[in-house]
Formats: sequence, C-alpha cells, structure tokens
Amino acid sequence: MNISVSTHFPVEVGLTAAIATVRGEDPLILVAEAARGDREAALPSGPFDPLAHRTFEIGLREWVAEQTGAPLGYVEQLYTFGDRGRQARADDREPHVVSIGYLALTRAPAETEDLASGAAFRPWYAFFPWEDWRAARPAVIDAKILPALRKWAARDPDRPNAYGLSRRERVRLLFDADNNRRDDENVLDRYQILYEAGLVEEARRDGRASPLIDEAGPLGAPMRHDHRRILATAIGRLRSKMKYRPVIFELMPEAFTLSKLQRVAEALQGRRLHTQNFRRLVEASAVVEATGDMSRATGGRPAARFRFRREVVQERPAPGLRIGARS
Amino acid sequence: MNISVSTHFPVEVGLTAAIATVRGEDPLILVAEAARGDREAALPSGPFDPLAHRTFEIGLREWVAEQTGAPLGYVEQLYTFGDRGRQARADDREPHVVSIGYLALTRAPAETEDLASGAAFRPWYAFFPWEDWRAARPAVIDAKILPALRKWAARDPDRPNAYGLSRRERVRLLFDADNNRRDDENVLDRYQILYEAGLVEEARRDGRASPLIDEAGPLGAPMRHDHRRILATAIGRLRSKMKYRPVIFELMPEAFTLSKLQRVAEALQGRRLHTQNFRRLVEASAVVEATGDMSRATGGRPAARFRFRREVVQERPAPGLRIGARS
DNA sequence: TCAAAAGTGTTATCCTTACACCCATGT
DNA sequence: ACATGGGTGTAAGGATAACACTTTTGA
Repeated sequence: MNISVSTHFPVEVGLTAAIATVRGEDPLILVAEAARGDREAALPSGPFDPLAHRTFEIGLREWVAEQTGAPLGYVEQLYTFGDRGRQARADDREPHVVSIGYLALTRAPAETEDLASGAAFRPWYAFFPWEDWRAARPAVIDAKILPALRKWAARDPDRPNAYGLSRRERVRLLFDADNNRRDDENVLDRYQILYEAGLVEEARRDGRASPLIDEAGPLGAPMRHDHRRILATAIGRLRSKMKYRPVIFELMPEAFTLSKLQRVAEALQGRRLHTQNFRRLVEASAVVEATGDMSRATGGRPAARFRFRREVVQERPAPGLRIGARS
Repeated sequence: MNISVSTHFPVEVGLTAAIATVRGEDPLILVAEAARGDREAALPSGPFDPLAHRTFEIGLREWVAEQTGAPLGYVEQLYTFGDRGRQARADDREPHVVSIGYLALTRAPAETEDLASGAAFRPWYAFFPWEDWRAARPAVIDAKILPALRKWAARDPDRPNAYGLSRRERVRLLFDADNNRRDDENVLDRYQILYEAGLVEEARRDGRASPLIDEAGPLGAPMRHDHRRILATAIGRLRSKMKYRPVIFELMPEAFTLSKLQRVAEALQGRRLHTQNFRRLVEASAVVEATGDMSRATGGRPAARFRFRREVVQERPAPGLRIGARS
C-alpha cells in the first residue's frame, strides 16, 4: 500500500476567518469591502505561509491583527473546503486554493474604534434572515422559502441526498418542523438546501441557476466565494459550542448582569429564552459569581452583576452555558 | 483590507484516513506496513489531486478503494493539521505538507478477506492502551502514566496551557478524576498531554526527549508522523458522534441482537455499559426494530434480533444511540 | 439442574419546565 | 402608584440510575 505522498499536486492554502462579536443585541461578523459599492461582502482571508508560521493559528492571528486591527480571543478551526467551483471555474490553470475556515471571537470594539479601512462589523442575520427567531418566526420563511422549497421538492420529491433523506423530508425537517423544537444548530444544512434549490445568489453565480430564485428573489445578502457557507458553519458551531464550553464569555465584558448575558445568548441562538429558568440554570451551574455591586442602568430594579468563574473549567465536564427552554 | 490570496506559497495537501471497524469485541483501525518489521505503523494516506477530484471526499474514497480494498461507508472530515515538525524537520526545502484527517467507517471484512498487501486491521487500543476501561481501569495508568505525569507537573505545576489550565489541573482532569464520571471523548487531550510530557515515542522522535520516557517506557504503539494524533481525534469524534447520530449501525450487520449492539458500543466507548438500562434506552428510543426472528448463537436464552430503523433520522432531532450509564 | 444469557418491573433521584408570586427602583 | 425589570418558590413531569427479579435455552 502506498502511504507516502508520491506525486506532487501543489495547491495554495488560504485561511478564512469568521470573526464574531456582539454589540448590544446584535451578533456581528467582520466583513471586508462590504462598503465599497457593488462588491459582495467577503470574510477576511489570507494565505498560509508554511515558512513564516509554525501553525495555522499563529498565521491566522498574525494577519488578522495586521489587516483588521481586531485582536482575536478564542480561535477554533471549523472545516477545510476544497471544492472546485469555489473559485471561478473559468480557468482551470489558475492555482487551486484549499481554504481552511476558522471561527474567532473578539470583544465588541466601540462603534467608533477604528478597524482597517474596508473592514466593518455587520449583523450576521443580514446574511441569514431566516435564522433570527427572536422577535417571531421570520416572515421570509413562509413568504418565500417554504413555497419555493416545496416547488423544488415537488420536482423530484423522493430523490435522496448523501444521508438518505428525501427532498420532501429535508424541507420538512429544516424549515417546516413543528416550529417548536427547532434545531438551532443546523445553520449549515439550512443554507445548503437553499443553495441546492438555487435560492441564494451564490447558486446563480456558480451556474446553478434556478427559475425559483427569480420568483422569490435571492435570500439574504450574498458573500464572495463560499464564504457564506463558512459563516453558516461558524454560527452553527458557536450555537452548539456555547452550550458545553464557556465561550460566550469571550464576548462579554468583565462584569455583566444576567439579563445582559441572556440577551447575548439569545442573539447567538437566534431565539428568546425563558428568563426565570435561564437565571436559575446559569446560577446553579456555577459558571458565574456575583461581583457584589449592582447595575442600575435599566430603569427597573437594580441588577446584581456577575463575572465568569474560570474555575468551572476544571470542576465540570461540560462547563458551558445552560440556556434552558425557549420563550 | 487585503482579502485575496496575493502571494503564493505552494504546499501539498495530503488526505489521511482513520478507517475504523469492529470485529467481535475489538475496535480495529486500518494501518499500513504494520507487518513489515521495524517500521512504524501508519494510517493510509494519499495526495489530493485537485484536477482529478472535485472534492476531498471523492478523492479519499477513490484511493482508499484502490489501495486498500476496503469499501468506505460513512466518511467525515476531522481536522486539518499543518504543524511544521510533523514531517521530518531535517530539510526545510522539501515541500510542506498539510494533512486533512478523515474518519471513515467500514463493515468488518472477514478475517481471511484480502486487503492490499501491507494493509491490515489492528486493534486501536494497541495505540491507546489507557483508553480501554472495559475490563478494569487500565493498569498502565497507575503503573506508568500518573507517576510520570505527576513528576512532569511538579517541574512547573502552575504553568498554564492555551486554555488557562495548569499542568497539575490537567493531569487531575484527564487521568485522575474520580475515575467515575470520566470523559470518554477527550481522547485527543489525553494523548496530547502524554506527548507534551514526552511520554510517547513520537515526542522523542520530534526532539522532545524527556527523561521520563526512559523511566516509564514509551506508552502505546507509536505511529508515523502525527498519525496517532489523527487517530486520537477520530476515536474521540466517533465516541461523541455515536451518541447523537446513528453511525454505529455502519459497523453492524443488517440484523443483530441487543447484546451484540452493546458489545460494539462498549468496544468504541472503551467501557462497560449497564445492560438492563442499555436495553431499555435503546428500545425506547426507537432506533431499532425487532426483525421477528431469534438468534440462538450464544448458548443461553435465544435473543430477539433487531435492525436499524432508518426512519428515526427524520423523527428525532438527535437520533443517536442512547448508551446510558456505565457498569 | 445449573450456568449463561435474555428480558421485565419498580423505585429513588435528579433535572427541567411552567407558573405564580414577591422585590426594588425610577418617574 | 405604577410600570419596569429583577429575583424566588414550588410542584408537575420526564428521564435516568440502581436494584431485584423472572424467563428461556444448551450442556
């Protein structure tokens, strides 16, 4: 059996980062060139130079600091994408790029604070309007997504995907399911089905045009290359990870009220949480401790302020944020 | 902000696969050249040719089928490794290799069935003897690992790792913790701390020699490059994933008894499960259905045979195998 | 008849959910 | 005084863990 890399197929490795933060009640993502008129938003990305950097993460931190001015806290590798067609397919002689997606968290910079020119934080639900259930079930689901997906499924309802699920079942599971026990973490699957059905701008651009997109209009703001797929992966991973690792505190200031913590958790999860139980779960799980002082910023009763208890990491096997039930 | 890959740093992309199966009560992993005398075992790996294959997974399936003769079922990307030093560090002008690790599952081939020469299935606990708690707490933990790790921690007990945990705490959490509620899924962290402490052969080879390795002797069978790290990632992922996706059935025959299913679950988790509750959890969760016929292979009371119910995938949000308590 | 494996019943305990209610402040 | 947000008590329900026990076969 041949186990060594015998033949040489040089490619380039790019690192692409979904850099997330929260300001007020808005989850934000760092994008490049969103401002410059007609160009699509892009995630910051840069080449990996194996000679200069010992690991991917070191390389990533370096050019992000240089180019965007945003200091990264938590960093996590997401997935490596190598599909052809993620680059313009016109010329196959251009070097092939493999891109490694990263999730990074950073504390919200003040609105005025300067990022490198061309870089800006934008609300991530601008790219995924169907993911924000905080106010209500997003209107776009019933107005555009479900009608279009049902048409798409009807064209070949039983065709199975790689996992053996039929089109009909996938539509039901991802967008139709009892709208209660919805699976918040499947952000990627929901984006992918919209891509497959030709309902996002990226599908048109990649030559997967579908008449459906003209009826419904493209869904959400598009991004360059496959960056929206990376962002979907990042959101899903963050929604999942915060439940068993205390990553949310990378987005919080030193001290905060439980309401503020709840607002941030809701922003990331894209749904409202049950306030009373949220308090109790969080307090009971010992991930936070009272600072002793009070916040009287809200106009109601002053709230106790809390800080993250770093010690939980070595006390509990899954020291995440218990978020409890919805509503 | 510069978002395009401007400078060119060509590297090679290799795909490395941890191909797992179970035979009887042994979880096995496909290794290359394990037989040929003094050479270290290696995971099968091959180059990714971006021109020939549209996606990594297609490329992977192709050369695995060609070179090993093992048909892959479930395939999942694990992690992309790019540390310098994973290749021999002698000559920095040799092309840099980035390796994308994959987990793949395949049904156990009969012992006699032929794989490509040089390829063989070996018990994965040969590489991680401290991970198999089925018979008892592995003796190597108290005999070698804990004494050596305690010495290692004592040399600089409070030095924190990237996650803010001190050496002392890491040792306690990973190997010392009440030996009950042990975290089965942290296979990678346990391997990494042994590597850091210089207790595995790979550390010596990478120039991280430690006197500790001579006292205790190297732990587990070594693998080439960083393949044991990839295997650790694979085992951890599989142990975790089987709890919320029905991947274990990729390793089972069409029909099986609940005991047989329990044996396989135990083999993967590396611990004994509570038989009565395992039955009930599995039956209650509707991941299996009775075939109607009986198996009288064991010498005891004949057992009902079951098959996987594919429909669960669309019924339950986390259609994995409820494995319940230990013992 | 006994060992071995399969399979059932029942209870204690924990955790989550849901709902009702009280508290402290600014206006 | 009342609106607003902060904070507590408690009981119902569901799920798991632990334990005791019965059933069906082969040797």
